[in-house]
Amino acid sequence: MKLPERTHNCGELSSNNLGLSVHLYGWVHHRRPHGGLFFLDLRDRYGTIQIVFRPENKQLYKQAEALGSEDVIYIKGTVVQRPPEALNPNMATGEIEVFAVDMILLNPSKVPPFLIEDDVKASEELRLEWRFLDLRRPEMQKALILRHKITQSAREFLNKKGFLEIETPILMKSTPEGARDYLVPSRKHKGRFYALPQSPQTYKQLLMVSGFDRYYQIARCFRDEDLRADRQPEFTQIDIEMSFVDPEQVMAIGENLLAHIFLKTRGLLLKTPFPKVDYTEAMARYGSDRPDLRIPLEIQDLGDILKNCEFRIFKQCLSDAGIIRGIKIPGGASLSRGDIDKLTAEIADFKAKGLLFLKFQEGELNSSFLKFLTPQEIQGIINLFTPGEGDLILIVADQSAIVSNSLGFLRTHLAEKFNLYNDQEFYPLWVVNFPMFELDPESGRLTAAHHPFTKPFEEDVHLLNSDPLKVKAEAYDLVLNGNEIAGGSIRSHQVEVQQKVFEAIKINPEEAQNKFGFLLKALQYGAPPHGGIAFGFDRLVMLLAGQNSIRNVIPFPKTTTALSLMDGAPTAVSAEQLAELGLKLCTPEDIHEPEK
RNA sequence: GGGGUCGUAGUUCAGUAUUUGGUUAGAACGCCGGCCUGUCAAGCCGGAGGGCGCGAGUUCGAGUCUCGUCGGCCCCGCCA
Repeated sequence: MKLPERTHNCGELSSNNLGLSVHLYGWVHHRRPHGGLFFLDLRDRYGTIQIVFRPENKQLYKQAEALGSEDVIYIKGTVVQRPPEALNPNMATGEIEVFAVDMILLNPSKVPPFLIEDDVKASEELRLEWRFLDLRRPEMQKALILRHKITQSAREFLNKKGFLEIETPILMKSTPEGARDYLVPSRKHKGRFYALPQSPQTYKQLLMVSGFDRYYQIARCFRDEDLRADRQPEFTQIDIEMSFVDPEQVMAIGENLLAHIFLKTRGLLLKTPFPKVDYTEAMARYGSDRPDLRIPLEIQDLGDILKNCEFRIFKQCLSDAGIIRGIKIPGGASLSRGDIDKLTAEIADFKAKGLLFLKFQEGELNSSFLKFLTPQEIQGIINLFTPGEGDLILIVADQSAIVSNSLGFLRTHLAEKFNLYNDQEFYPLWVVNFPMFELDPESGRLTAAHHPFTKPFEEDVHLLNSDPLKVKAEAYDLVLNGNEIAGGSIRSHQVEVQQKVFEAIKINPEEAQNKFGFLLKALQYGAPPHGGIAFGFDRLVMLLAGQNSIRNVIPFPKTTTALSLMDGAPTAVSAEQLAELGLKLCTPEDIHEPEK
């Protein structure tokens, strides 16, 4: 069948096109039969338009009445003005309709498992199983269109700044530092494996050594770790690397890129330069290395006020090198004892032993432990927090990390619960001066806080052996509304420094040579000073789309158990496939097919 | 690896808690049939459709109790 050429889409016709004969294609959205008149909303990715069938053309009318939801049809018709009483101001094409003169049913649809509508009632599970239908929903189409626009505006910005878009391998060498690798068996070299990149980190550094100076890539990355609302096993980064730069220059590119994207895709103006906050300060004031600055609450330190306090909990905490901090929750005094017990249970997740609270009600401070404090100490607390009527002060006394995590959680959790901020705003900031290393509390091992290629501050290099936890790194994170949306660093371009870092995290020279020999070699052949940044693209799209999960801006995402409900991946493979790869499963009884 | 929560018609949910387990499991939307010439979540009338994720167990009797298991979502760990 030869299809008549589509003259218009379903979203572009208006009263400027009255009288026009049009050829339309689309999906049957809603149907409203009236016995004499039949209305049909035709939908495509551009919009919806009302088609009218009149009973005079009996055959066409009968054909139209037989249509079902989501059938794909062709309509030939004339654009006509709607009667004044039948205008629909809620519809972009609501002033007109198309009077049908011909129709072809191109492909009927089975009754869909759920209705294609924005206010979707189907569960996410069902939506994922029927993703190709879910993606027909205007909301999902908008999200993917926005995603496209963000990609294009990023390319536009970076191209203009002289960056080259260069692809790097998807099949690469496994370097099991950091996240767990996805492995790909090699057929030609049985018993050996490629890995999918956790990020193109080493490749982009090598491109700098090759002299490409300014590189970017919209890069797919793979990490075999547990999933969350903002974490998928495969995700996309806008990956950037530059030569001959310091952190300031990379951050300038990063924030100008973000501002460009915001302006081009949402028409929003972000004020640059973004504020910079020290890692230590962010942890102290907001209890997080990715603070949500929409929330106007800050954590206060009580160490000074309580340094001589006789109250056992405080005294013990300080003598164990712990810290005491608190946060004021305006209006929080309405929380019941039970509510606060629940909060205490929640921060037990962070190993907090307890949660102390004071309520300011009827002009005075009430708390179970005030009797253990001196009048000066109580006055100190009042001066520090200046509580108003109905406010609540929450205090955690514990080891530093526990206090920060707990109060950071309470800050965001309660700000949301009490509606203490405008969630429509965007507050970007840089978190800088990260520590180079952190201690893994389980193994007691030192690991790179960012990654081992990050350059330590030159003045700290001498501490790499003696006191590595004091070493700061030339790393920076870009944080937006409590989400880490980009992170980067200046890299070690001198092989000696790089080797010292490997030593500090207990990768001996031989091991370093095995794993990263190619990079160490490259550093010795005229590697320019370089650094870069990578944006978590899915999170960025999520924020700009006003979504709360990256699954809603990824066309075919996995569930939190890393299953693809639509196609059932991962699945078992045949014995032949395994044999060809030289693989043998050792526990076949443990292998399950997903239930259908 | 751990914690929480959910799983009942095609879909979304009610029913599960000491009114302490009890005869044919309900509603709405969708679907099917009929009526209806201006609706746009069209309307009106009628109908079909599930045995309660799966598997054991307790009991005269289980959607309701117990154990296990699978799956969705949120969180901790993990994510250099």
